[in-house]
Amino acid sequence: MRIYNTLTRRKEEFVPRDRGKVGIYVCGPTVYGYVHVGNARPYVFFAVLARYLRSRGYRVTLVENITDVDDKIIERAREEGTSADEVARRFADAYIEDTGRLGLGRPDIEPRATEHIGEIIDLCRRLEEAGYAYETGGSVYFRVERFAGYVKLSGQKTDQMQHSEPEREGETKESPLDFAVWKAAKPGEPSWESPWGRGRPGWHIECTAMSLKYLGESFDIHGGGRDLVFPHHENEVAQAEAAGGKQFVRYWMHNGMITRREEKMSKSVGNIFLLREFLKEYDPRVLILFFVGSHYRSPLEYSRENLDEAASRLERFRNCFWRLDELLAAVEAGQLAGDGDAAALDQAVAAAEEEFHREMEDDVNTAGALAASFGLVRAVNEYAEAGQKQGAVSRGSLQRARAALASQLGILGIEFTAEDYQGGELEQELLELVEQREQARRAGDYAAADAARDRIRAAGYEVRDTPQGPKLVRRD
RNA sequence: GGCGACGUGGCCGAGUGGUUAGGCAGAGGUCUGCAAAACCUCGUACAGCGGUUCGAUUCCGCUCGUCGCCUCCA
Repeated sequence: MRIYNTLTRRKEEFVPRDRGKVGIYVCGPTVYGYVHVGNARPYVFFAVLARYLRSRGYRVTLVENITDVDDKIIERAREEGTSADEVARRFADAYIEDTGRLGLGRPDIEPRATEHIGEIIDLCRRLEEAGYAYETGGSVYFRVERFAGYVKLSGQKTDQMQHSEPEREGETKESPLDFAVWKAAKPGEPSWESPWGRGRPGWHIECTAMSLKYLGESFDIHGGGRDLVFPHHENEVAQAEAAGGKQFVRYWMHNGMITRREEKMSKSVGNIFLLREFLKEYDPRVLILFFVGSHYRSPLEYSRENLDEAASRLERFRNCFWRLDELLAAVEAGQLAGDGDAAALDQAVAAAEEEFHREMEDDVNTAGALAASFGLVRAVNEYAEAGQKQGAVSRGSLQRARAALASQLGILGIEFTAEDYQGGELEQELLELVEQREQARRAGDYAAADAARDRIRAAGYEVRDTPQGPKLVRRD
């Protein structure tokens, strides 16, 4: 598998540190507000990456942090007149609830900064002892000049920088580039005892401490949004490598930004769309399909048109599964021979599988992989058309095609169940309406037939006439 | 000012030195009482200008445009 590594700015063959195992750390949210659609992109992408790697036999450990102590949280608590702790807990719960509805499961480990204060202090102390950090006014700063590898990830030029983290009151930084790894507590702020007095973690230290704790040195993949490259990830590299001496991360992966009218979606711009609002209107799978429809490193425009297109794609997949299941049911019921030609469809399945994996192997090209899945959909439909005409299909072929399609979409995080088109037990009343419509049709009373269909539609179902008779499909 | 990315047919969006992306929308056709779903057919697109090459959308340079980072930010 080839992966684009931000560190080297090119695609590289992926070789995990430990054979057969992959450790992935993704920067999760700082919980001072509800997650928006932009935040959801890395969440979805790295879940997909983990799924793909697992499907290839790797044992994957996916770690996604929750930063629950931070300036913004404190600020929000002050605005609300509540405690930082309460704010963090509320939005951490909301984050888990909202992302949970995407149906991708949870990361293996979701560590919280406040539960790793000991590790963070320890890391700060090691940096200080090694001369890479110094104390001033109860805070501890990273001495950027001392670390030769600074800027190797982002490629920034430190002498051309426009800004730097401002000094805090009562503190004196040696250089404007230096950044806080530990912040002295101000009155009313959450704080913990430390060698430098009461304080709290600095900007980026929690990710370094927690990733090293759960994945060890030189772990495989560290991910997050493109906007985190500098300073967040650059500083993580500095902290980890200054403290440990070894390479921090082997492959850095950064997803592109979700945009709104060509502009990055972010809280500061004020153009965010909350995930929970999205989910009120759309099926969660629409968001996933929207994301995987483009390459993860590309910017992606959040618009009604693009979401509706994703919804149409979802519908095409859904119809394909519906058709597959109808055909298999027809075979079971003896309405269709099950021993028809297998070669045509089997060949298409093999081709689609090959293409799907080839695309995923190429820097997780989900858009290309999706094209392979659509190719399989077409092959199934063509095969079904022919099979209906000839009155025979291959039961085994259909099952293999279904399994392949389900597997591919499953890797992309999209699953279908019978609920999607049946909605459980059909009500007697509906079945009677279908029967009424059939009788009306046979009698040539099409006005009555159409009226029955309208009533069925009003009940949330659509009638589709097939060679095996009328079938009901759920509509949302 | 510095660093970086991108500009593909009506729209979204992959990709490649010469051979089909895919989807959505649209037109026609098949099937159907009509629908729905599906199938078939239909679009010589690669910002502009130079260069390298037998040949460039794909490589190089310049121009224009858009975006991201350099400040919290997925």
